[in-house]
This record gives sequence, structure tokens and C-alpha cells, in this order.
Amino acid sequence: MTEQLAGGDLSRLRQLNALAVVHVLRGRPALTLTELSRDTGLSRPSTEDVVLQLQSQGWLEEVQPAPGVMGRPARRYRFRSDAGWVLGVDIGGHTIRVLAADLDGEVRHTVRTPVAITAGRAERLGAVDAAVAECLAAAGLTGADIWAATVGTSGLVDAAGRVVLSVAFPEWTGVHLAQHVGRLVGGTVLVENDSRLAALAETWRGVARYAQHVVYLLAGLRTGTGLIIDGRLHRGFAQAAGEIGALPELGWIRAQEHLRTWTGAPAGTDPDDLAGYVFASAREGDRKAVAVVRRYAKELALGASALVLALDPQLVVLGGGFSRSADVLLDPLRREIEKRCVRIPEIVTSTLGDEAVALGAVKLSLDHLQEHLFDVRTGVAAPVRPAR
Amino acid sequence: MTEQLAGGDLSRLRQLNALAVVHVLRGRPALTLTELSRDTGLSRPSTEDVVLQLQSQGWLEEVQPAPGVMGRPARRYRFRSDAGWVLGVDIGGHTIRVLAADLDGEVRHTVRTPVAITAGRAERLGAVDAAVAECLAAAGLTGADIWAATVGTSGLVDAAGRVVLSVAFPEWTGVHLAQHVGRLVGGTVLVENDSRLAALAETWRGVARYAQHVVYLLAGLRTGTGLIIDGRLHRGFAQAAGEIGALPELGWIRAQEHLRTWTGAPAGTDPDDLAGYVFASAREGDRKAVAVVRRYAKELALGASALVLALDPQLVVLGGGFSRSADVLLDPLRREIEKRCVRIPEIVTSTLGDEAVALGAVKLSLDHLQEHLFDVRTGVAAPVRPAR
DNA sequence: TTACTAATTATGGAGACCTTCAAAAGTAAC
DNA sequence: GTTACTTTTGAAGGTCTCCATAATTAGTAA
Repeated sequence: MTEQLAGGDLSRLRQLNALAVVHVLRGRPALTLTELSRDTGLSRPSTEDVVLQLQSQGWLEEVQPAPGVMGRPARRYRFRSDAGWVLGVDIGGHTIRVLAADLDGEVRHTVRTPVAITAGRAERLGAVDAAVAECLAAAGLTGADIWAATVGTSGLVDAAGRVVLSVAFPEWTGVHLAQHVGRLVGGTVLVENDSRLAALAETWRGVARYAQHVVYLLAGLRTGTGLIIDGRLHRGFAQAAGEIGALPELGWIRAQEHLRTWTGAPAGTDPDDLAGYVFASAREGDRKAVAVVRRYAKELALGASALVLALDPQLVVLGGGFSRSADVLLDPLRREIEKRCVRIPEIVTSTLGDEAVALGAVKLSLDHLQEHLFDVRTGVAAPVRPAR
Repeated sequence: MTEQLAGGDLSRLRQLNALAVVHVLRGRPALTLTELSRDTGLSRPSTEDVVLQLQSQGWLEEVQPAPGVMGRPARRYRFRSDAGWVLGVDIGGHTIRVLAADLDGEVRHTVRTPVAITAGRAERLGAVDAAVAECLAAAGLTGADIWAATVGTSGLVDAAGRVVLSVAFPEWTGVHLAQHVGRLVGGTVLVENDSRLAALAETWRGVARYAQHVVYLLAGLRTGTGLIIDGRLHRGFAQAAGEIGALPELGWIRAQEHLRTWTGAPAGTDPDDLAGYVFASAREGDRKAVAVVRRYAKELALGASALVLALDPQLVVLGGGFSRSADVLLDPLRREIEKRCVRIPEIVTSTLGDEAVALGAVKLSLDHLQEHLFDVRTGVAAPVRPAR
């Protein structure tokens, strides 16, 4: 609990101050030494010393001084956010998505590759390979430039990066994604459940930005959850947290069934596409459709209420494919949750759309680097890809 | 997420090293400078410097050198764990319990005062006052010596230390415990739900010592929970976490009803005492009693399963009054949980008995001090009671 | 009494920080 | 074009904290 940081000699102090400078400068435009000095609390001369050291290491870069200011023009330094790169990969049912981002988390290149929902393991992995290669090429990078990558997939994932169980794609069970993607890129490869990554993305760039405790609901053809507790992704002891839908009494397994019973769609419609027709009819006021949506919302709310009662989050975020129909789904969902819970959290709709998972994958990669590159214990090392 | 610790000047380094020395020394017998130097990683001369400073501040004390060793006898220093004190108060239905512990968490004095279950607000608070006074007197302390105190109570507690809702004792609702106990002792007064404190105690001195994620079940006349996530007590956004029993579909409200239907007890038995008879009969193999216990276990398991599925803890701890009857309760509980959950955690019985809540209260007080007295950001201040 | 052992004390040196002040490099006004 | 003003840069001197090393001290063991 007390992650003690060992004391040390003077170099440790320099380490900490270098860390402070990097922290102030990351994700911001170039700053002058005076500004850095003010923001870090260090004296001007010390700031200069630290900055020069970081520059010689390759973390900082001098940029053109700002013109047209009073006084002697100040040198300005920026964080070299392009010193390293991270990848976020989303392996979805219909789409493979790869994002390349710099160390500031700025997404620089995006690749979307369609893949048949019926594609087998080999075909899908092949599409991943192609998409990663395409993204690297577009960014002018090689796999060696990637310092960390995260792969998002449906199903249960173990700590080693293997898919332990995939209900949606039976053939997917057992695939060792960390190893597979590890062939393509350098650095650590993390593998994580897609709902969790989407939740993470919401706390980073989405509607949950300032919440410490969040319950994320992935509502779509599959139903899943992601839990943010104390600002951190909660995985559980064996990465099995959030599986509330498995409780027979709550029946998330049944939830979709309600939508599939809908008969108002054109004959021959793929059962997977039915949901869209139900929501559309409900939107137009069709009584039966509204009732179907209400039943679905109730089932969803049961599991959600269990999570809300258990965790008392500040926020519940509705994401996934169905969140596009939040206009007809959110109200019944909210009512059902209000019936059951002691304290009612805010309930909002995701705005990240279908890029949430890949974005969360980028964030997880960045968090991993943060821990290993800019940690108080280790300080800042030279800007090279950390050992795997 | 990145709790950045600002860099700083050389005094900051000394601060960190002083912290390291204190950390090594706390909760251990007196050490020599050489041993301290080895464990902190500092050089001998520096260690001496730091130790001398801490001694002059009052945190460290020299003790008699160990006799009968080769070479020049080394000075030995111990952490002055009696420089400050904390209190743990458990306001139960039948008993008020007050524990006085030193800064190492060593419980030095215990006071137990019986109180009528029917006692009203004033009478109960009076008993608390008396018990606290008695405990202070026994320890030779005054309220001013107490650096932090925690009060455990049933019911929902707000962040200010007020009981927002007490189902078991309606008259208890609204009582401002932090204020009330604050009259008696110095330092911060924290108020927390009793189930949560019991959970905390289990991770400190109980069966959950090395678990990061724990679901604690308080099974007794009331049913409650305490959640430990990432090694920390989880309260939720509005201190309402763990209220899974409120979900109508899981029905913890009904759970006790099963036990109350029991007719095998002597006529005129207080309904609250029925449970003991049921468990006893079940222990002797009475079929009907076994069935009643099984029904109770099933209801309990429903909520427990929801928590386990949501959080995937390493451990489920069964505590509370009924945990004394774990021999007949644990097996059916485990079976019901196994039916419902994806990954089955260890399920064990608490060993702390009815001191768990007070012990957890001590621990919470200590954690509070730890944050304010020995934090990496603040360093170690002089050993005086921190401002409220 | 003498040898051995391990802690203490003293010394010198290096690294990182701070404050202060003079010099430099621009803009703005005349 | 010169002068005044503003702000940054660069250099000097000082303090603090740490480290390594060597000389001294206070015990035990033979």
C-alpha cells in the first residue's frame, strides 16, 4: 500500500527534477526556460541545467523563438513526442482498426480494414497483420519504432495476452494475440478486453473525463462492461471482473432475445441487423417497438443496477453500437436503474463512437509507458524503446 | 493518475531519506546505524545524519546497545511508536468497543462496554463517551494525545461523518458522530460503515492479508459488505458502494426471513436469537434446519455472486456473527457461489471475531496518519498531532 | 596484556541546488 | 540612427547533502 520510493543521492534529485520538467512539458506547446522554471518550481539556472541534460538525451528539442516579444528572445523547448510511438489495435467483428499515436497520445495515423464477420482465425489474424503494416507504412515507421502496443478483442483475456474464452467467435479461443502482434512490433504488447478499453477511452477523451469511478456499458450485439475504479481500470484477480452478465438471475444473455423477436423488419433481414429496425420503429412511436426496447432496457438495467449498487460510480456511460439509439434507449434505462438503486449516478451516452476501443488501446499503451519510462522510481531514461 | 511529486531542492532529498529511514524502522525492533544503512541504501555517514535529525525532532529514540557482541557496541535506535496514538471505536448494537493503539498499530488498551440493544440515541452516545474516557484513562492519555480516531457504525455514513441512514436503529439516523467524538479527542475523526472497517481489518491482521481484491460479507442479524479493491477500501462516489443487498432481484432483505421461520426453538425466544438455534440444529443434522440454512445461504450467495462477478476478487471473507457457524454455513454458500460465477475465488471464514470492526477503525486511523504524516509529498514533520 | 572486531568520528570531494549580478539581444520610442 | 526599456542569458559564489576513505575508539576473546 505504501509504495515506498527509496531515497538516494543527488542524482536521484536530478532524476526527480527531470521528471518534473518532462511532466510540465508533455502535451503542451514549447515553453521557455522562465516558464518551465515557474511551473516546476525550480530556479532558472537549475531548470536550464535539467533542460540541457534532457536535450542531450534526446527528450527535448529547441524550437524557433517566438518573434515580436519584448526583451531578449527566449529559447523555447518542446517535448519530443515523436521520439517514440504506440499502437492501438481493435480487432472487431466487422472491422480491424489500427491507430498510431505519438507519446503525447496524439493519433497521427488511422487504418480501418473491413473483415468478414464469418472470417476464421487465420483470415482475421492476416487482416490484423495487413492493417498494422499499412499503418506503420503510412506513418513512415517500422515495427522497431513502436514502444508499446495494445490489442483489444472481445472475450476473456489472460495476463499473458491469450484469449481464454471467446463466445462471439469460438474459433478465436486460445489465440495468443500478444505473441502474434509481438512479431510485428517492438516493445511490450498488451491484450485487453474491448469493453474495458472503451471504458478507459471514455475517461481519457470521452464523457467520463473527470470521474474517478465509472461503470461503462457496452450495449450492442454483445453486452459487456468496463469498470473504472479510483481512476484506474479494474481487471480483477484473474482478469474476470465485470462479468455481471453471467449471473443467471440478471440474464444479460436473454437481453438481446427481446430485440430478435421483432417482426417489423423486412423478411430475410439478418437477425444481427434487426436491432436497428426496432430502434427506428420505436423512434417513430410504434407501440410494440417501444415495448420491446423497454424490455431490453430492463434486462440491461438489471445488471447495470447490480454494478451501480456494488460500486456507487459517479457516472454510468452507455456505449457500444446501440448507443447510437440512445434517444430511445437512455430514458427507459435510466428509469429502470432509478427503480433499483440507492444513489442514482449520472447516466450519459458515449460520444467516442466506434473508435472508443482503439483509442482505449492507445491509452493503455501510453499508461504502460508512463509506468516504465516516467515513473518516480525509475526517473527518465534515455529515449529508446524499453526492453520487452 | 500520475500523482506527480514535484521535484525540489536538497532539503527535499533529505525529506525523502528521512522518510526511508522511518519506513524501514517502523514496526520493527531497534536497529543499529549499520543495519539502517543497509536497509535504506544510504551510506553510513548519511544515515547517521538523518537519524540524528529524526532523533532531535523526536521521532527516534536511542536504546541500550545490545550486549555481548564482537567489536564496538553499536548505538541502536527505535521508532517512537508511542509519540502519538489512535483510537478505534466500534458502536455496535449490544457493545461499545474502544481500542487505543500506538503508531505501529499495536493495540495497547481495550475497553468493552455493554449497551442495551434498545438504547436510544442519547444513551448510546453517553456509553460511547464513557468508554472513550475509560480507555484514555487506562492508557494514561488525554484526548489531546489522540492524533486520529475512527468510529465504526452500521448504516450509511456521509463524507462529513454523519449517519445518513440507519435501518437497524432508526433513531441513529442523522447523528453527527464525527462532531460528537471530536469533542472528546484531538486530531481528525473519521466515521465509517462497520462492514467496511471489518473488511479493512481482514486485509490488515486477518485472513485477507495478502489479497489485493477482497469481498467481505458481514453475515449476521444485519447483512452488509465491505469491498477492498487494489488493496484499498472502496467507498464509491457518495460512500454508497457495496449496497448490493438493496437490489430487489437479489433480496438480501429476505435472507434473514428464512431463519426467522424456524419453529424448533423454545417458545418465547427472541426472534434475534433464533439464528443460533437453527445453526445448532443444522449442526446436529436436523433435516429441516439444514434446509433453512441452505435457503439462507442461497440468498446470501446471490448478492455475493453479483459482487464476485463484478469484481473478480481473489478472496471472499465470511464475517459477522453468523461466521461462528461457518461449519454449517460455508459449504452451502460455496456451492451456491460456484453455481453462478465464472471464476471461483477462495472463500474463507474470518478469524478476527467481534473485534474486527474496532480493529479496522484503528487501521483506518493509521492509514489517515500515514497519508498526512509520512507521505512522499510532505515528508516527515515533527511528531505532533496534525491539525484537524 | 595483546589481538581482533566492528562502530564511530573526521576529512576531503563531488553533485545539485540557490541567489545575485553583469552582459546580451531583442523591441519601442524619439 | 540613437537611446531607453525589457527580458533572457551567462557567470560567480555559496550552501546543502551525499559519498568514499581513513583514523580512532570501545568493546570481546585469547
